[in-house]
Amino acid sequence: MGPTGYDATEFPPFAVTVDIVLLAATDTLNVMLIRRGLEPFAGRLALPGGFVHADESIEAAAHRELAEETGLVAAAMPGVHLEQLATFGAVDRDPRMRVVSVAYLGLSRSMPTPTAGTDAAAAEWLPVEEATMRELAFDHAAIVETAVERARAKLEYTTLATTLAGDEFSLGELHQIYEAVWGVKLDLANFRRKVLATAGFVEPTGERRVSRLGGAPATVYRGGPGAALVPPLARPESRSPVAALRSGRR
Amino acid sequence: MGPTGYDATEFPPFAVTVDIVLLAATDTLNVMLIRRGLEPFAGRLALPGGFVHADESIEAAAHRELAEETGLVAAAMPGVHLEQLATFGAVDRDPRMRVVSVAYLGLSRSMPTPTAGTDAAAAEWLPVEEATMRELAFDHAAIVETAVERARAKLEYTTLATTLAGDEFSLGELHQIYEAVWGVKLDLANFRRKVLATAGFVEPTGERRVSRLGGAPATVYRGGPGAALVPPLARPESRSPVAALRSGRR
DNA sequence: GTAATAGTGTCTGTGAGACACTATAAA
DNA sequence: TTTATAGTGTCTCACAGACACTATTAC
Repeated sequence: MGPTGYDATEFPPFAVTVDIVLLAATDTLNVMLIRRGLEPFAGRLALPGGFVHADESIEAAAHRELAEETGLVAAAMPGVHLEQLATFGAVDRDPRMRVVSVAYLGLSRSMPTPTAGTDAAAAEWLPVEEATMRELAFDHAAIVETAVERARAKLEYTTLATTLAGDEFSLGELHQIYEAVWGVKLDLANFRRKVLATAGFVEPTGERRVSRLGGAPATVYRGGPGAALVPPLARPESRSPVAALRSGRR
Repeated sequence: MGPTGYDATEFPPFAVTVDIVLLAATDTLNVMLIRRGLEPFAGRLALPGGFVHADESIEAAAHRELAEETGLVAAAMPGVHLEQLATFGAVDRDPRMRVVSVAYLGLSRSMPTPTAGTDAAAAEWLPVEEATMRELAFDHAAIVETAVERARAKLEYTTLATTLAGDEFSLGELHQIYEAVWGVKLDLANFRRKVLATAGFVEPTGERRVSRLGGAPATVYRGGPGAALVPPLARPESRSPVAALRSGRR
């Protein structure tokens, strides 16, 4: 706001919306999209979202939209995360009127079935590689790309993956989340060592659990008290190309 | 926006503003603040900012406000950087009306004198440590903290510092920017090695330059083609406390 | 001379990646 | 048995931090 105050009657009115990029880390990384019924961009895929109400914060609007479309309650459910991504405010991004959209990044371990009613029938899950190749409505393609990069980066330097993993998880499950979100294969042995060596990342519950398709019983962990990963868990692509060349494959 | 369109006449009107957190990396990290003349928060320090016009993008509004207050043109001048930070939209963040503010992070190598006119007379530069201890207007204290953390993080994994350093710079100057923004001392020898070993970070112009207070002539560099620092240049604080304990001081 | 900056050399410890290996369970 | 998962051991290379050292300039 201006430093000296202003005439409250003299400001251009804006519509403020939230758009939700809900990503699900199953085997691969998927994004929830909705097929538009009306112009503009009728028939195109778009992000779910809606207006911010006059009496709710932007944050609250994002949580409400997420719950309305999917039933997910980011604040209360394990395995769900919601955070602000960025704000998109080009003059002509919506041909009908001046709309400023605050995009949110949602992350979920599973792909919840879109809630019945509203536009849920037109909702679908798409792998992010496919989604970014489609022509999405408005500037939603750019928003999805921003969201995917943010999600991948956050797994490097925060404990976000333990939030996704839920209340209790094995290191194998945590490993699987990293592989899904990053879209790469990670050596499980090195992954384990790194995770266990990072203070505050995970802590054992003391229990063990058998898996569904054979294999030794896994130690069960829960998320640790830390929020930041120090040092970060780097993506393989993040390594210097020079260093990668020098060390080579063996 | 909503997936199925909406009645353009039925939406709650918002005022949309931009707030600029302009940080200057001189010897230390400073932030530009303006003393408010009017209620609310009269007499308090606040961030410079203003309304987004009906016919300009949010991005354009941020650039305009920055230029109006300081004369800095982020797009055209070396040594200046401007990027979106986050959007603040609590219901009661402005007691007068519903205002959504998109905060921008500005970074400058110097502390430009605030432009004459408007509220420039009330503008002042403060070290960020001092600023975060003062009680700022609105939610501006939180915005400043977010901005400082973003700036520090960005120096780790992007070549932003070369943008701040300007068209031509010595490694000593680049080193000084890192020390100012991070607020730590860095071993110059290790810093040089790391910078020169990172592909795309800096490239020599072929010239040398003498410094003002003695010392050998320095090789002149310009910013390289890279945008991301791979691997990142980590802050000393980012090191694992465990590792730091183990290695210790010698 | 001193002070200040530029730049090189070298040692050490940590940790990431590669990969071989054992153990335990289901089918 | 095979297959899948859990978990350990170990080697190597890269790199960050510590710090000693030389070189070149202004004063």
